[in-house]
Amino acid sequence: MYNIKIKIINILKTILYNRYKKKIKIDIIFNINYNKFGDININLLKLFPFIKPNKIKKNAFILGRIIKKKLYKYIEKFKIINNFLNLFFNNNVYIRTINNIIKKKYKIYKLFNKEKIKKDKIILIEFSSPNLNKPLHLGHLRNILIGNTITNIYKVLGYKVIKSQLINDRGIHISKCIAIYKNYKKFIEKNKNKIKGDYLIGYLYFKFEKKLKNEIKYLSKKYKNKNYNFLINKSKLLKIANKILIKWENKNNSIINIWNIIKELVFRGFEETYKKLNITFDEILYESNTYLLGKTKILKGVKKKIFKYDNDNSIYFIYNNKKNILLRKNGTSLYLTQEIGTLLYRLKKYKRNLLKLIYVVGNEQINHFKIFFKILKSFKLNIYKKLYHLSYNSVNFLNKKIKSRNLKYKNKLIFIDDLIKIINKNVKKFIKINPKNKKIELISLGAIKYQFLKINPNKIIDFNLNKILEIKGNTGIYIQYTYARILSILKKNKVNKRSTFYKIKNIRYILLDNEKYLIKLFINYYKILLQSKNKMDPSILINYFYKLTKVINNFYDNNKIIKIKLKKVKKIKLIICIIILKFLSLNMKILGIPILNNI
RNA sequence: GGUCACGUAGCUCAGUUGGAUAGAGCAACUGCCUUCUAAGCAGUAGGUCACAGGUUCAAAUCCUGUCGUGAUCACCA
Repeated sequence: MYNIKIKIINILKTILYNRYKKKIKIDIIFNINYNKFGDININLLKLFPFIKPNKIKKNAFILGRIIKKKLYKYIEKFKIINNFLNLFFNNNVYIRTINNIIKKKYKIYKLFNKEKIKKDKIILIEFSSPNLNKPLHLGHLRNILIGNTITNIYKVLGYKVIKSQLINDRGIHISKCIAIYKNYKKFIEKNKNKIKGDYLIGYLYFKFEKKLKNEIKYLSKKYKNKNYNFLINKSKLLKIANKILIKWENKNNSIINIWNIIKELVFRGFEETYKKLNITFDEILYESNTYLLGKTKILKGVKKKIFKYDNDNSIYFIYNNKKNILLRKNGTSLYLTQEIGTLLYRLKKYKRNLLKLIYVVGNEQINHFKIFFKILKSFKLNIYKKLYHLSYNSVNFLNKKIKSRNLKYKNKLIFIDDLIKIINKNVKKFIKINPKNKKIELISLGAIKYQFLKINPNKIIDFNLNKILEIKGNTGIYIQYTYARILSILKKNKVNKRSTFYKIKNIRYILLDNEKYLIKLFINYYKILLQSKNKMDPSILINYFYKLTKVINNFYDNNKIIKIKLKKVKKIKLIICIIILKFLSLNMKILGIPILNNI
């Protein structure tokens, strides 16, 4: 079908040149909407900017006749509506498209012209990036789903992608947990097998913050001062945590031992959560392994006069006339140190093969990445041109942004594990199948993923449990249900798989409107994938997918295939069903929505 | 205050990169299961695209300003 578009463009070019002696950039639309405007729309005002408006229609009519005559195999008729020349495809065009898919043995991805990619080039995509001090929450969930979907889109388009998880396993937040560990040692050992490790450590962090809050209150009364920065400087608890951080950086044995215990507990917890979500990674990096690279680079930067020492011995970088601290006055590292170090590590590992490095990180870090890229530019590290910050907006819970530091254990729903549990429980109430059936988990997972992915990453998600539990309309279960319905057509009609591999020949069957529409949507799918990839926005894909699924259901309800007696007609419709299933399964794989053979 | 997002139907969101009559889902109402899965389909109703200017043959879309919401501006990550 796209070939026809190209043919039309060529015809238009020659006509414009021969008749009017003009060279104009030609822009025609492949109409994928279901309306009276046909299949190809040519904007006459853009095509004929040199012709007076009252004479455009006359010229367009001549044009239409030429195109129809030249492409009589493909074009059935043309109509001039408003300022558009609309062309309508012949029935044969659709049959040919179906035949083409049969020829490719229904391998949908073979329909696409894969982008030209050098074999050794890879795309590195970093997502999830959890901290050790908290279980994964709804913010992570959005991050993970966006990262995973973008990865899958790249893969379908033929790219080599490496999914990378960076774990922030060092820093003041861990030191806080270590600081309080001894007090809760018994509690932890007692509950090790009952409670997930990440929850246990999260609890430690929560306790520390609570103590700190009380201390600040006390200090505030003592010094009769409410300035937060002043009070924090006086805090004994924080002093302890800071000392631990220094000891950690100096590889103090007892501290490292506790750190190892904490790490192991949390990692096991994370693994469990990822398993529930059916998410895997190709590479796991630890900040503790890479931060030193950053530290030495920063010291080099001082020599090169990119960074400067402050009066108190801290090191800073100036961006937009503001100081950004890279190393604390006590010499310990910060977020940016780690970022630089991790990049250096990756450059060493992948050398020149990196085509792109995408950081999936929330939009509150926009400034952080701007500074980061600027620093790289100062070092004349051209890699910064290949780095992208895929930012997304927050997930709000009860109208408040979910911030790590504000997490409260009362709001159980904020963590991914709890969400999954609650959804599973509630889905059982809504759905008319045996509560012990394992399908419930797959339906819940699909529902959660769908609701998060369908919203444009730039928009805030107002988390609403009822919306995820929705079983009507634009939901994950609608997709799963549609798949099961179409599959059941094949079962009930006892499809002979071999027969569907033969081309459709000598048939007078005129495809129905919804069948034509479906095929057009299939053909346009590649364009949507590209768009979704380029904008790094899964919602583009999912919304298109929903549109497609609606047409499929329309097709289902208006074609009672089992009643059709003409074998040849039946065959075409069954072939369309197979194509539908291929498209649905490909798309569901990209989005990570589980496929169910029946619901 | 500076910077960056967002503002479209009662609610939640799309809108093919500036084109034709602004589309879906939920909620409301009306039909359709003795025919491949009714978790569905077909239909009705619901809009001053925050507001005001500007560019253009053409603006929800681009530019400027105003208002509203949120994020960020840390020796936190």
